[in-house]
Amino acid sequence: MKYNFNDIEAKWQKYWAENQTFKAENNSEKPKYYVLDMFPYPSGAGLHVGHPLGYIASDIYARYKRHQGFNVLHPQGYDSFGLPAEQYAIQTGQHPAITTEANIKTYRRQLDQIGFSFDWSREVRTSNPEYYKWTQWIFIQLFGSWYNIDANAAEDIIDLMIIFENEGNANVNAVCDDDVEIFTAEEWNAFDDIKKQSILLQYRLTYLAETEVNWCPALGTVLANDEIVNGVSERGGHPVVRKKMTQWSMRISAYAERLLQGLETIDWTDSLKESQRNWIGKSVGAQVEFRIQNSESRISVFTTRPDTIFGVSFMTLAPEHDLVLQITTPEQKAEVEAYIEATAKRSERERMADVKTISGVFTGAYAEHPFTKAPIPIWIGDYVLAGYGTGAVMAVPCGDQRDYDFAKHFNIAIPNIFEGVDISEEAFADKDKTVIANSDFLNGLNYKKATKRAIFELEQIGQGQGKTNYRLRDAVFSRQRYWGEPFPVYYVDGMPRMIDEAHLPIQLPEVEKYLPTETGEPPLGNANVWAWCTETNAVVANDKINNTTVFSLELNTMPGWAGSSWYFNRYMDAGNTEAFASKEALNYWKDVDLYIGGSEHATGHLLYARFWQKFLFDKGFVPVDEFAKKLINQGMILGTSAFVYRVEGENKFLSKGLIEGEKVQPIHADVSFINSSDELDVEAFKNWRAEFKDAEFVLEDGVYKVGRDVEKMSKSKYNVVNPDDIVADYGADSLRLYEMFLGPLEQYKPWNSAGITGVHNFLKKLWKLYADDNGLKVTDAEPTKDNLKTLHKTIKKVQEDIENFSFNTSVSTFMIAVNELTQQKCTSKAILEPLLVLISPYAPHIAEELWSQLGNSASISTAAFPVFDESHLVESSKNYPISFNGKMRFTLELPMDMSKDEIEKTVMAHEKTQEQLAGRTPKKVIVVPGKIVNIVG
RNA sequence: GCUGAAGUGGUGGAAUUGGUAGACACGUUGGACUUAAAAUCCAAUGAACAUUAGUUCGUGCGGGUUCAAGUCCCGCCUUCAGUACCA
Repeated sequence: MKYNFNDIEAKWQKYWAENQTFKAENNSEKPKYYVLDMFPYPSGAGLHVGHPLGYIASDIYARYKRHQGFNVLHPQGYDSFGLPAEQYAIQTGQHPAITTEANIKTYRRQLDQIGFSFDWSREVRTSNPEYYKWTQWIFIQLFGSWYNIDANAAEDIIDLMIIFENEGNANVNAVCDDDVEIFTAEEWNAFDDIKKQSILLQYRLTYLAETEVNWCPALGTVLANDEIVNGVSERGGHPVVRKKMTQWSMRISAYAERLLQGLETIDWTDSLKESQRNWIGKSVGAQVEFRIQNSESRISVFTTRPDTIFGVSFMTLAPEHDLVLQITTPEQKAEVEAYIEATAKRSERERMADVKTISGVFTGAYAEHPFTKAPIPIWIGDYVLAGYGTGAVMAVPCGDQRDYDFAKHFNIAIPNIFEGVDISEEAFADKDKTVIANSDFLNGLNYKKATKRAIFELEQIGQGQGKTNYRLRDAVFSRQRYWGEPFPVYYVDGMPRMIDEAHLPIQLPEVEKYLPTETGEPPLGNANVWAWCTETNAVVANDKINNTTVFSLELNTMPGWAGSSWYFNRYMDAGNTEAFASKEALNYWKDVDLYIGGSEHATGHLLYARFWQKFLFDKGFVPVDEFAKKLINQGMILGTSAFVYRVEGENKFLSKGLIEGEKVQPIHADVSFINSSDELDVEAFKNWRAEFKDAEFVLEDGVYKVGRDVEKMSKSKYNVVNPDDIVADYGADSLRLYEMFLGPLEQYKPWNSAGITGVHNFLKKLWKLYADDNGLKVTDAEPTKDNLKTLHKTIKKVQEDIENFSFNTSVSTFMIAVNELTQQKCTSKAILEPLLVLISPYAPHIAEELWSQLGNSASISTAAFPVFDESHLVESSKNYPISFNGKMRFTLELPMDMSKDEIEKTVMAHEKTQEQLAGRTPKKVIVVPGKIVNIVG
C-alpha cells in the first residue's frame, strides 16, 4: 500500500459531498458551535496560497469541535457584489453576474480540493436576489425606525409620529439632525405631508442628506478619500472636486456609545478593539456658546477643556463654517474669500498631509467672552475641520499646541492661566498637573474640579452644557454603481418612499452600458424599462420607451458593506423565503462563536456589522446584540517576489551580484522561473515576453541570480503561488499542514515553497506507521507504556494548541509523536486509532483513509476526541538538573515521591556534589521538586 | 506624534509563563543504498577556543531585581501594522 494522496483526497472529498457529512442541523441535542470565516469576494484571479490560511485554521477548529461533540455550523459563501466585476463589464460588456458566476465556480473548485468541512447547503451570495431581498428588507426597517435616547434603543417611526401628533417634538430625546426645528402638536398636525416626511427624515436611522463628497466627473462616481492621490483619481488620474450630493446615510452615530460599550463584552483582539475605539473617538467635554458682537448669531464650539475658558484669546472657524461669510467685515471680505477658495481647492487628504503650514485669516469680527465679556477676535483657519464637533474651536493657546502655534504665527496674545507653569516656549497640556489661575471662580482648582465648575457656570448663564462628542460619522450609503443592491425606494414629490415588502426583491434591471448616463445619472439610469413599484398597487416606474415614468426610482445602489453586515444571520437559515432566518434558527444558533478573518476590516465591515446587529436586536429580529463572541485575525501570507536587473537604456540583464555601481532597473520576474537557489531559468524568462526575447544576460558563476523581496501576493508582482500546483504536487493535506506550520496564525509571513517537503515527509512517515508494501501493519497488540506515554502527551499538547490557536506547534507535536511511535515499532490499534482522530482536523484526507482502512464504516468526523489520561505521563523518577551558583553541572535521577529534605540530603551526599564543593560548605541549597536543585556558595 | 504588535542560529520558528535556550522543520555538510540520479535512511549542525574530556560567550542595546531572566522592572534603539491638525 502506497500513500497515493491524489487518489485518497479525491475519494474522500467525493464521499463527504455525497454523504453531506458536514451538514449542520438546526435542532440537535448537542450544544451548538458556530465557526465562521469572513466570506470572500470571488475575484477573477482565483485563490492564491494566502487566501486559505484563515479557512484552514477555522476548519481545524470546526473539525475539532465536532470531535468534541458539538453541533457545528461551518458555512461558506460569497460577497459577490463588487467593483472588479463591474469594471470588467464596462470594458467588455459582459454582465457582472456572468463574470461573478464564473469566478465563483473557480473559487468553489479550489476550495473543494483543499478539503474544507463547509456546509455548502447553506451557501449565500450577496448578489443573489433571494439574498439581497433581505438586505433591502433590513434597509426598509432602518428607514422605519428612529433612535430613542431615553430608551437607548431603536424604535418604530410610527411611535414617533404618535408623539408628534400628541405633544410635538420638544420633549423628544432622539438622535437626529442638529438643525431639527421645534414644533407643537398643533403645528405638526397642520403640516402637509411633504413637510412631515422631511421632518421624519431627520429622525430616521437611514436618511437622505446633502453630503460633501469627492466627485470625479470623468468616472461619474464618488470616490473615497483613499482613492484620490494628489488631487486626482488614483484610477486614470482624472480631476476630483468636492461636491455636495444628496445621498443615503446610515445614522450609525446613534450607536456610537453602544458600539463602544459592546467591545467590553466580546473576546476580540486588543488591537482590533483599540482600532474601533479610536474610530468611534469618544471625547468628553462641553459645548459652549459665544455671542458675536453686532450680530444675533452665536458660535457654538466643542471643547474637552472647559476648565481653560479664561485662557481663550481668539476663536477659529473652519473655512467651510456657515457663519464665516455672514460675520466677515467688509474690510476683510476679499482676503477671507481668497482663503476659502484656496482651501477648497485642496483635497481633504492634502490638508491632512500638510500639518506643518500654519495658515488662517482674520474675519474682522469679534465674539464676546461668556464671563469676562471681553472681545475675542474670530479667525478662520484650515487646521479646524468642518466635519468634527461644530467646526469651530475656542482657541486657548496656553493649553493647546496648535492654538499656541497659530497665536505665535499671527501675533495673538497668549494669556497664561496655569499656576507655576512656564509657557514661553510651548503650550502646557498636562491635565493631571493643571492648577488654574487668573480665572475668576476657577482659580486654584484642578482640571477635574474646574471642568465641573465651568460647565455649571455656563449652564447658569445659558451659554453651554456638558457634552460628549464622537468622531464617528454617519456612513454614506449610496454608490453610483451598477453591481450592488438596488434600493427599494421610489420618490413622490421628491420625498422617498419604501416599496412595499410584498414586492421585494427589487431586482437589478438590465442595462446596455454600465457607465453613468449622459445626464449624469448613476448606471441604473440606463435601464430602459424598470418597472416595479406601487403606490396603489399599480405597476409604475421608469419606462423610457413609453416615457411613462410615474414615480421615479432610486438609481443609486448600496455599498459593498450592505450585504456583509448581516450574512452571518442568513447562514443560520439560508433557504428561508419567509424571513431572513426563522426565529427558531436564530434562537438556536444565536451568534458566531468563532469568527476568523483579516484585520483590514477593523473599522469597516466589523463596525457596520455590529451596528446592524444592534439595530436588529433593538427591533427584536435577532436574540443577541453582538454577532461574534470571539474573533481572530489571521495574518497575511506574503509573496517572495523575484527581480531581474536591466541596465538602463539597454536590453541587457545583470545578475544580482553584478549590479553594484550600475544603473539598473529592477523588473519583476515570474517566480515560477526561479529555482530554490534564486537562479533564473533564462530560457523561460526570454520566452515569457517578446521584449525579452533577444535580451543579453550577464551571468555570475554560470548562472543568473535574481534579487528577492517580500511583498503582498499579487498578479502584477508575478509572485503568486497557486494552491492548485501545491495540491497537485504534494496534496491538500500537505498544503493544510504546511500553511499552519509556517508560523503563528496572526502573523504576517512570506510563503516559501521549499519547506513543504518537511510536512510532506511527515505524512509519508505517518502512512508508513500504518501500512507498508504488505498492507496494513496495525494489530491488536497491547500498547506499551512508552506507546501510551507518547499518545497521551500528544493528546494533551494538541488539545492545548487547538484551544490556544497555536496550530503551528501541534504540527511539530505530530511529527514528534510519529517519530517516537515509529522508533517504538508501535502497531497497536489502541494507540494508532486515537492518533488519527488527533490528526484528522489538520490532515483530514489521510486520517479518513487510514480510519476506514482500520475497519471503521462511519466518517472519522463522528469519532470522539481522545480523552487525556494523566496517569500515563506520571513518572517514577525524574532527572534533576543540579546547578552550582545557577550554572548547570550534572543531572541526577531521583524518585518522584521524594520530599524536599530527602532530595537535599541525597544530592548533598552525592559524590559529584562533593567533588564540586571540594570541602567547602554551601551557603544555601534551593530545592524545587520536579525542577531543579541549586547549590549556592 | 499617538495606538497596537514584535525583535531568539544560515532560514521559518519552539520554550509547560522565572527553572538544562534553540523543540520541530527547512537549508548545509558527511555517510549508507545505487552503475548513476531521484527517493529513502543514518549522523553532525548557535559562536569561539580546546579538538580526548571540556571551557567561555550567547535571545535588539544599556542598567536593575533574583540562587536562577528570552521571560519580571527601568531607560533606549529598530521593524511592522493601524491612525492622524479630533479642539
